[in-house]
Amino acid sequence: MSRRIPSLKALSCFEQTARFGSASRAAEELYLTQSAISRQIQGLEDWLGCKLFAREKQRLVLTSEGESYLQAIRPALDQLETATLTFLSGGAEGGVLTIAAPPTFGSRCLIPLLPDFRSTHPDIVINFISRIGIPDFDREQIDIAVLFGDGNWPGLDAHLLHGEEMVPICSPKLIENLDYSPKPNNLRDYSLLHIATRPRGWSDWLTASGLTDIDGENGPKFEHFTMAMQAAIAGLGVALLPTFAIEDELANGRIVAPFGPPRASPFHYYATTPTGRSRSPKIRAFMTWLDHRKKQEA
Amino acid sequence: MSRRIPSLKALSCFEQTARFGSASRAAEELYLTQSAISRQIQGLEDWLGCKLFAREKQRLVLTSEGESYLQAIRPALDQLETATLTFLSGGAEGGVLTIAAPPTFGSRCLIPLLPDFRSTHPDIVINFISRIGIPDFDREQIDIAVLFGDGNWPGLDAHLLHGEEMVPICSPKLIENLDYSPKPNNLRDYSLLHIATRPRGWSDWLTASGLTDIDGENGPKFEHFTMAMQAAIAGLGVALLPTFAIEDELANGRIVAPFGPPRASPFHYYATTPTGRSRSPKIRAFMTWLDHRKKQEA
DNA sequence: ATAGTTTATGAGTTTTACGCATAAACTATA
DNA sequence: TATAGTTTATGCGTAAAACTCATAAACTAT
Repeated sequence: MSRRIPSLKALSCFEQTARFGSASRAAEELYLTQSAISRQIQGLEDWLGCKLFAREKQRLVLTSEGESYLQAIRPALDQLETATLTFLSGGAEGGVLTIAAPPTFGSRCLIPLLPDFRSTHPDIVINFISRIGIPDFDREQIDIAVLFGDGNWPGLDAHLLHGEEMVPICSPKLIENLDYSPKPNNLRDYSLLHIATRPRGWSDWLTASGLTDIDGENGPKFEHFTMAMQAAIAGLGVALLPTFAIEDELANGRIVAPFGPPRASPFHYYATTPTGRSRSPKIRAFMTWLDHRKKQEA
Repeated sequence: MSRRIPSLKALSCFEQTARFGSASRAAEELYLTQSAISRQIQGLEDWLGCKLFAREKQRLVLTSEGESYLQAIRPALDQLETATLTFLSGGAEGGVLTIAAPPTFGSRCLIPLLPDFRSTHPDIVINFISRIGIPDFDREQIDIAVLFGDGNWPGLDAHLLHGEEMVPICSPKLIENLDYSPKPNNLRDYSLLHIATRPRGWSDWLTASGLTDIDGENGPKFEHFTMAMQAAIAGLGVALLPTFAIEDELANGRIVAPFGPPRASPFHYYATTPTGRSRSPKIRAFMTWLDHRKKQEA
């Protein structure tokens, strides 16, 4: 009885296309042509009998089905890769560094840095997985977890990775007929889109803007940044998102940020590891490399 | 950054070859030729840079490395298949039946029956995973678990699946120079090989044989039936194994059962499901099909 | 209006997967 | 011991999947 699984070629193309919303960008990432990616996506859609992407103005927008399939297969792909990399490194696990990070932050801010780390430390194999919040480092065999907060987690060593600026965004369609320039106070007229992992996102932002009479608690809720952004693009309302999550969409005009400039969050993203494991050579290598990068940026 | 994972074609060939210890049998299973299997195994070994199988007298014997890699990738393959099958059935999960069973029993007694169930219920997609003992039905999303016992588990509905007969087996080499026919009492002269999941296996059998002065508690311990059998083949001692686990090896003479005929166990294998879920159409379909088969066998 | 970018697709090429045939080795049987 | 059957590995060729080049149509930015 053979297993009913699409080819890994197709799944890789699917994953990268979903990441970039673009077959051309996925092609660059995978060292293939756009044509190959396009065909693999189509082949996968045929095999599954479902549209994984909506074709919107030269973009490939993940459908809800596509999103759900991606979320379902990604942990399995992570595990397959981990198993294989561990095996390749002689099972010593010494050469494999497993990093867990929130998906959107990971894909937009951290993964692009990994090739540099890899070139500095070619002997260390990176395995990257998506996780939100503090993982079970031991059970999941995670070396480093990216956490969002103030940098103080009992038992964890934290190294500053990245800041965060939040900005309200919406579809251009929502403001195109206004005869005034939108201000934070106008947010009372819109449905505010919430992120499940940031329950206080809107209320904190409104409080900091002195708008305590606008309801920052209720409204449609979405699980990830990208979901809230898609809802905003669809005109469902205004989402409060970190700038790193929306650069491309802002740049191409699918969303606008008319209610004011980004506001820095008091919290940051940190690379963390259990205190007892900071001496591990591979973990130390990563943290040292990271601190060195932060120093150079300053 | 593309993932470093071998092709699923290769992994499937690896998995089935490990299951049967034979490229020819794997080929039958996967509707391919032996040649294709052989090449895929070699390709995978080249890719990984390690021998997954020892070539022993027209057999492909899993190496310890091969075993460890297989154990590492199997859950990921299971999950990939589950994710895909769930997706194919419209995410309703209504069409996917997840069955958990002990590995040796599953592969030798249950999986061969699944094509018949599938032909009877083509709308129900089977997902099969290896588990020993009572699983967490809810957390692991398991519909049916195969358990070994007396059929009485609180909160579970049990349907009789299969009996079990145990028989002491060893390598032909261990008895080839004897000038008498071995009897149960001669077991005192051999090292008894134990199964971790059957701690009372030997002592119960010896007691039932009236051999209470033979030590049935101590000896080398192995985790699975197949491991104990391999140790027996290697001449390490005598293992007490269920007949269904050793049919092929008995038939081809790699092991012999000289100490007496198989003795039926007071326990059986049952397909179980939480009582509250027995009404589920797919679970009921499976149990009905199973009961119907048992009736026909009687 | 123009240049650049993106997706889908026809047609052709390359790579991977696979099958047929066979030699060597092993196993079972008479 | 001879013979028939089975198994693995492998040469060689074929089929299928993956991929590329080129291009049309659509979109975006200037």
